Amino acid sequence: MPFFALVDCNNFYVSCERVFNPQLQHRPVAILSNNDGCVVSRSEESKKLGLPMGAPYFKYESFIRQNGIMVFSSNYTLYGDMSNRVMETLRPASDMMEIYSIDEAFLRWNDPLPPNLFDQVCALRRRVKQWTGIPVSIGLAPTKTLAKIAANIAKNQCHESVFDISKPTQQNKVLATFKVDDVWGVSDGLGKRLREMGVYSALDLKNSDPAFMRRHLTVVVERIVRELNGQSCIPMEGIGPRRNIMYSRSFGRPVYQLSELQQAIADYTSRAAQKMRRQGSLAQAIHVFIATSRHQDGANRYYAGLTVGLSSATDNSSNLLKQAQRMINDIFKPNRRYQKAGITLLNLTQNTQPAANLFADSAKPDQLMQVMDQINRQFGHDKIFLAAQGTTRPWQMRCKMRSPFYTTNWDKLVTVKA
DNA sequence: TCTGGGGTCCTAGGACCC
DNA sequence: TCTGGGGTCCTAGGACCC
Repeated sequence: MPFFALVDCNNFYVSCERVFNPQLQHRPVAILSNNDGCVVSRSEESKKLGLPMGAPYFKYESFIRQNGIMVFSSNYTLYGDMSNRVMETLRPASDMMEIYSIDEAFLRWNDPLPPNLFDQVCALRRRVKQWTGIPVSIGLAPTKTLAKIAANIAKNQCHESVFDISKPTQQNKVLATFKVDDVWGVSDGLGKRLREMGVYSALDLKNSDPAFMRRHLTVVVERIVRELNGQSCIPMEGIGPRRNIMYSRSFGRPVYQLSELQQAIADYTSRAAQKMRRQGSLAQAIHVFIATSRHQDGANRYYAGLTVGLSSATDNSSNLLKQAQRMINDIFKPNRRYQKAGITLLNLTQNTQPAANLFADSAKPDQLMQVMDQINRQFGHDKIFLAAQGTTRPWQMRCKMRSPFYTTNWDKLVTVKA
């Protein structure tokens, strides 16, 4: 029987900021989403003060000031880099690792399990803290769903921050007090339906009939029931290339003009294409959307999206960009207060053509893209870009309170005074 | 004035085929 | 009275995750 761990970074974005700014220790801290929209990460102190997850910043600005909460814009460059450090520290510890999100990873051990696994995992937790500065909680269990629950207990109720839920005697006691809505894969709608069926706790769900759940709900719920019973049904996912790549952003201020939307879409398309080339894929279809604010009243609200298949798969920014521009022209309606736009590159396939040598005599058609990517890798993000992306970008999102790029820019290295 | 962004998976329903 | 039926493939949309 395999065995799983879920490693979860505690208040990840806040923890990243604290590594480079020790003054933030033991003080209430909060991190805002893109565009300084809402709260997406809170320190324990902020949680105790009653700052909710997802709180819109403009509504809580005075609350945040009154309570002395230190607030930052998201710095995804920093968080991404710190995430890599944590993951590379975890990687050697097990037989297989799945990076589940920027701040979570599943580890899996095959039979025969290493002796003293619990102690090894405790040591791993200390190592991550020492090498990266990031505190983590770890849940241990025979299935991924149980490991998620165990990590939750580890974070909230257990001072060592490592919890093993595989002992049958205490397992039911724990599951009985664990709300069904907090089980991995159960959210709003499903939780409500389960409660209507008399299923309130994780233990109730564990004791329900999987076939019945499949008949009356879905195969997803059946799997959860089996997982709660210790039968592993959710496999480790490979780290294969993405099947879709999306880039979408809210604007820093409302946008009315087609020309500005075109510029934004050109920018987003070029960034998505760059990401796609990095994983060596080609797009077969492209989806574009523009939207007004979700919170705008009915008559003024507008959402339009369009998906178009490409005649041949491509990773060339200018080809994709031409197509995206045509699509924007088709869905644009004047006199609307646009707040957001986005693009998704769909049905990605692997590019089997070998990467062209930059110094080869014969020029390949996509050489331009490779040269651009190379220059940006070597000399810094955005050193070279397509004219259509614009130079002023007045629609660009806000991030007024962002911390420095401590780990990815030589100029922002922390200096230590003796 | 101001309420995030990026994914995957499942299902239902239509088109099409024999 | 009777007006097949089952299979596959594709797509859009919804649910759910962090």
